[in-house]
Amino acid sequence: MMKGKKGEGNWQERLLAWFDGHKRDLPWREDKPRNPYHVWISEIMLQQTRTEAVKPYFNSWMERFPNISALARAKESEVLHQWQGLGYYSRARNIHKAAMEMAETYGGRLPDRKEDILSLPGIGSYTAGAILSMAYGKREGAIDGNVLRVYARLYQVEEDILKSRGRKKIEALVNETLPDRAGDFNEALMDLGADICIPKNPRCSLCPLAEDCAAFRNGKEKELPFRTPKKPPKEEQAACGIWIKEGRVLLHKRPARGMLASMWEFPMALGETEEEARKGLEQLLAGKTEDFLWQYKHVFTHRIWHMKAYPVREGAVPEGEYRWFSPEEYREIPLAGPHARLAAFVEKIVY
DNA sequence: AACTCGGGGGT
DNA sequence: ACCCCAGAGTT
Repeated sequence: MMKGKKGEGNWQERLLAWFDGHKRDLPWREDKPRNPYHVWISEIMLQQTRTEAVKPYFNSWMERFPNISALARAKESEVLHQWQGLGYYSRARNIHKAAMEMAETYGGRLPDRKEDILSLPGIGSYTAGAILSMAYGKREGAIDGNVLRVYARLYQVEEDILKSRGRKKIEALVNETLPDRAGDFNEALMDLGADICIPKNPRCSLCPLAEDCAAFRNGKEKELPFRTPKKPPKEEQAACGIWIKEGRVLLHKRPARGMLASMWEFPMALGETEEEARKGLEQLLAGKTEDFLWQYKHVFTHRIWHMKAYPVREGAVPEGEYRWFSPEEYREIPLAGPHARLAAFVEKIVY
């Protein structure tokens, strides 16, 4: 094991000492001992999502669904509505499924056995480790993006940390170095990754582990961790129909699988070109459209929608999940990403 | 092993 | 304009 030149003990002890004085004050860290339900919900919300974005969602979530049984009793549409705007909506659907499973199988509680936790929908190796170590005090690692970055620098791991070779190397290092206070240790690595060992210009002058860091010693802290660049997003044209009848707009519920699953949208057709998309929309509604009134470029991580919204003149409601909504009604349902913006626009010009 | 799945803030 | 974040599930 690598030892630092100054300070007592190993780097794990130095990290924990730093954490005791610098830990972030976060809503889900308030209860002592930690509430497993709070740990679970916060960990799901934090998947691929920054803490600042999670805070308001976590607080309003706990007001709306204060415990597992309240969540298990809710309808999926209510859960999705509460999640609206956070992204990765399968997380919300999986939370709901898991809560119902806990109500049925585990007496309304979050289980504390690793196999049981891992079997729940939406909980993978990271989240299971986080729950076991933080909520139940077990000696388990929790390897997320922060931990990968910190270890890649500390031990100068040159492999792509998102591929299995690099991951396995770091998993082995975490298992070798994990101390008894695993819950605090895991959170300490995340706080270090969030405040000090940040992706771009790491603040090594403030880092309690600078003396222990191989990348810092070799001047490679800015080059690590290595990751292969992602491919550019696919661009699509999207034609949306604004069809209003007796003060209500026609909306469509997206399928239960795939992107923005089970959320509502304006009738929409995708295409390579603007004309193709618009033609698809007219075909879908068996009607005619007027010049577009609204446009918006919505950027997803792996997809870009160039959206235009056209007023619809007569037509036929397609088969499937279509319904008319007044503004009061569609404020209560989960709207699919950019369609919430379109809904706000429609409300402004029409009502 | 590669792909899918959102949205937002930092630089 | 990128980058990438307290990742998991599917193919």
